[in-house]
Amino acid sequence: MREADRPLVVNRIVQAGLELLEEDGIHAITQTQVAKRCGIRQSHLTYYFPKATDLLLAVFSASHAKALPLDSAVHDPIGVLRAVMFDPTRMRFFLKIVAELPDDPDIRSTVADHAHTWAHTLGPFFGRTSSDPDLLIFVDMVRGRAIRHILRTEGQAPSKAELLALAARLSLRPVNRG
Amino acid sequence: MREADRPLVVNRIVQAGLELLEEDGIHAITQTQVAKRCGIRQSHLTYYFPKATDLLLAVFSASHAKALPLDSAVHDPIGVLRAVMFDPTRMRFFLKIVAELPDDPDIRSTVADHAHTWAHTLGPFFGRTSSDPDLLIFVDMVRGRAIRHILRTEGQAPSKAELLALAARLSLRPVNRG
DNA sequence: ATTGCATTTGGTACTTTACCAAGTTCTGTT
DNA sequence: AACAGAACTTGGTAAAGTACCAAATGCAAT
Repeated sequence: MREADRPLVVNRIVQAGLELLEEDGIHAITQTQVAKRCGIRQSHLTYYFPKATDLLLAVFSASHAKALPLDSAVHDPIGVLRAVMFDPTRMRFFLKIVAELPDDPDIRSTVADHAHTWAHTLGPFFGRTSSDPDLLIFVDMVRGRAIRHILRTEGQAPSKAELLALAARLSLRPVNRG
Repeated sequence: MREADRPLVVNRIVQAGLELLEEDGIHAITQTQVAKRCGIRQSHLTYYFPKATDLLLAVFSASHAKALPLDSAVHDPIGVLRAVMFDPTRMRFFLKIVAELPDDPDIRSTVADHAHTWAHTLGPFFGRTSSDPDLLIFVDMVRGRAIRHILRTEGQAPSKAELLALAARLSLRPVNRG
């Protein structure tokens, strides 16, 4: 179902989920609370999102899309990567979804595709093709680093310069784009 | 409370949690099911583990300890790392805990310490001090890679050789120990 | 014996999810 | 317009789970 074809109520549902996510965190994204916020019945929510995970996934997708405005991602991919990966709420959300992911391969590849989006965004920046495995390793590295960040919130998130230094460890260096 | 000082019930509780984890996965670790398995009341469980996360954390700790029998970890740290990180059940468990971690700094540092355990295990193997930041980066990298593994279960987990190759990207090379 | 503490029970209020059966609204067709 | 069928919406419910609380029990030191 393309976004444009979706019933309005689905958009309202996802929007409510986004708001709850930003205001109260992951735990607020429940059928009960989302339904209350957009004025429909909880049972109606399971009509569009039969499993609780389906709703989570939809909100996650929307959140991801919102965080990746294409122009800024192209202009400053490291900045966007940093903003998305080291936002604890967003990262926790991602981890929760990965942790609870049902075995359905469709659902899994939906999330996996989001991961590959990074390779497409970073490829041109580092002068690599988006299938370059080093890009995936770099993303792995940053994700792992972000988890460490969640565990030790006292410290600052790595700066863009530090992230570039990490990339350099894998011989990934920004190319001059003019 | 040291493990030795713990009431026997607590050991039984954690043990039941471990069994459920291995048999039915993360979702089985609930007060209700654990209580049923070790023949106590659910309300009694909240006496020892006031929050549901506390129980999760205890089972996670036990599971981690069980997976790191010291001798084999020293003898073959990469093998142990591989076994622990690329076991989907275990990794999901870890991610779930990180995702749901309450803000209590004590609890967070408990989990963070488990991460640092890896640095201590890997340090001698790579001829580095356990505070060497490269070790942490390597662990980050492997963790990130493991997440990717969860998302694409078709593929095999990286072999030990591949993990060593990853380490080499960070100039981490095993030292000869004789 | 009694006091104080840890343990254990039983009960309850609340939240969340996944159903279902029954309505209602919308749509295209005749 | 009238109809049939699909899409949508409601209300209700059963099951599982969490976090409380008040009361009972056991146990140890005074």
